[in-house]
Amino acid sequence: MPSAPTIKEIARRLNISASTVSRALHDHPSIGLRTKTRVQQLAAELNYEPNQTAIFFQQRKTFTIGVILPELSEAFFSAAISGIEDMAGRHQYSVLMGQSHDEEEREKLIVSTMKKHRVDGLIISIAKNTKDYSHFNMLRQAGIPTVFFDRIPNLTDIHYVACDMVSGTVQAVKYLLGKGHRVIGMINGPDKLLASRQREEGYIKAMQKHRLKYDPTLVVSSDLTKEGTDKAMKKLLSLKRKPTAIVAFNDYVALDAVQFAVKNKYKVNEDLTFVSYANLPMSHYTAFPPVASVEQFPYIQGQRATETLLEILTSNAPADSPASPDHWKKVILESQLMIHNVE
Amino acid sequence: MPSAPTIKEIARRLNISASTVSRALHDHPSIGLRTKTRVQQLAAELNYEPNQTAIFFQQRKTFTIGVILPELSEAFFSAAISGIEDMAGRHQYSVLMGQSHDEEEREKLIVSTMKKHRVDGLIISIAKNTKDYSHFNMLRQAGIPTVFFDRIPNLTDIHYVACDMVSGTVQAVKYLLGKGHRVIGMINGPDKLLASRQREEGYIKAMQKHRLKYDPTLVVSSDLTKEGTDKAMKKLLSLKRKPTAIVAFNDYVALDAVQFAVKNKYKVNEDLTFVSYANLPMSHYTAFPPVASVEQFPYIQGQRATETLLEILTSNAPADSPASPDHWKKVILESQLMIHNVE
DNA sequence: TTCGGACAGACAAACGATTGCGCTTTTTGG
DNA sequence: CCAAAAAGCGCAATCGTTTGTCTGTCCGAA
Repeated sequence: MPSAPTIKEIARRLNISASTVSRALHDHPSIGLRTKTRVQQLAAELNYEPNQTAIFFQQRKTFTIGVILPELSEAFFSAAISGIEDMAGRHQYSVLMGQSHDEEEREKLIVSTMKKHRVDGLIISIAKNTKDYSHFNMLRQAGIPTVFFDRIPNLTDIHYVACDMVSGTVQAVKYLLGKGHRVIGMINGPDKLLASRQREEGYIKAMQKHRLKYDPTLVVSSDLTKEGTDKAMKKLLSLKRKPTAIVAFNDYVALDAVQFAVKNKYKVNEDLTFVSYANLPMSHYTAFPPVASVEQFPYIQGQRATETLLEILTSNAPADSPASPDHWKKVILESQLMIHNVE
Repeated sequence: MPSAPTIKEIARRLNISASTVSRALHDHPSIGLRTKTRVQQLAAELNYEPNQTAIFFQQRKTFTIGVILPELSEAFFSAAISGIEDMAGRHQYSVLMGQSHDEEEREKLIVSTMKKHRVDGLIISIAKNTKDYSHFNMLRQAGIPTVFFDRIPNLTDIHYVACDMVSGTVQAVKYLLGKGHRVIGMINGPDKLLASRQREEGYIKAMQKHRLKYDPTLVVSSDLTKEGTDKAMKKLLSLKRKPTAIVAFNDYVALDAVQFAVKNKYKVNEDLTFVSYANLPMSHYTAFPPVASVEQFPYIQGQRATETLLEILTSNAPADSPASPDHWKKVILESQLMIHNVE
């Protein structure tokens, strides 16, 4: 019933003007100490809280950042948003979030909702099959700064945070070479994915550094379904030079690949060793965990993306001033091989 | 530069009043067809979008629901928020989210932020150690409807959605009995947790239905750490009547328990069978997965919680009218045993 | 011809807070 | 003691939209 007390209410009770109350609450120098304390006391008594929606409206700022992710129930993204929220909260920003479920249409819808909500900025990891970038252009026109992360669109003039898979892959292959493996297979993802190209690049790099020649038949690709992975495994295991170790595109692929190997009577991690890329926090609890995996630090990526966005927001740049050469912030983290201490 | 076009701008260009434009855009009957189309056309041309912050302010409604969860990177909660966001989106509501990290202080802070943001309603799963409920009372005073889920405070006059563990536990124990087990152990959680009491209740119920006597020494409790679980296992395995099957409090506990069993040369799922409660989506990929687990449907819980909240919001009840007996909505889902087809 | 109503649209207040400017009162310095 | 500066506060506009009420016009019927 006693609907939230407003600044006017306080003004009325104290027989002063609303502007005075506002300034008093903000400790404005032009307000006398007497009235200042009177106001602040009454405000405390009434449990006054400024109506943020009014302020948002007036200030054209919502202290809210939007986050658009493909799928929250994927461990990678839930870790990422966890990092985003932590960092945002630390700077008194709130997080409005939406999941695209990897559908372009939903992604566009969410972008539009976020725009309507007047979020101050956006952090986006794009849907798998998003080909049309018109909604991102709308954002630019609307002057809403956007930072992409992990899954970034194929554009140059954008801010983004990503994790470079090359370094981690190099480490992974080196590790296997160090363990004596000479024939190392790789189950890669679809060629068009940047992530796939980086993995292959890392593979080749590591081989070259060890003065070993790169055998392309050892790198096969899976469409990431179980069937695709099975096919890939068949290919690898029917080679004359059969691999003694395999680098899998991710934990899901590794899981399927291991299963295939087991079915075909391979002794996993004895005659066939697996290394993977971390998606599942618990993958080292599995029956035959990869001996090592490349970590992509989703939580940290989320944090860095948020930091980047906040920098842009507080540098109150006039939205479109791509004049400066370092205008487009590109943060690249190095992936890192984590060796599991198998007991 | 051409900052977002407003209703005023349209009015100016068409030499009509802002109110007319507003009504025209809302297809109000008292506006002539001529002007209506003129307005709508110009609006489309200018790419006009209503300023939601202004509307939120004016309508005292934000079409935003707040979600407070302990930890987004826990699979259970990320599945839940996924359900929440899907259902909210379906009704044009946005989701503002925050994680308490199981800390009472952060929880209170987030509640206050959400209140400031004037969310229309809240969905909360409380932090583990929240003992003081004053922040929830503030919400009630502020007239913000709140639906609790899964982790609910010990209060009667609240809305909540939860999953009853009794039924699932009964099914689990029955299943084991059906498989011929007669001595069934249980590693339960801390006694004070409702979740623990429900599990014990289910255990007893199932025993009684099978006219078997309930042996309290077979139900031990763990503090959910690895050490606690090890201790619990020791207790169980040193009984004269040694259990041939164990119901573990959750997948994490099961993981630790299995590890303990393996170290002590038990043949898991042969001389010692495990059943658990689902937390980890991938737990059936583990080395010795539980033969069955009790599912708590986090995604559905999230959905139902959102539905419940939306009902309250649209029934535009005067916030505090606990007059009606069914005012406090209590939705209880049944947990369900999922039997893993071990190949 | 005149009156009652429909119909189309304009006016203005309101939502709650911020802020530039101007007005009074006090204080200060010469 | 007086002018000028400083201090303390009020006025009013503003942000963009909605909505109750009022005005004006035109038509048909009495």
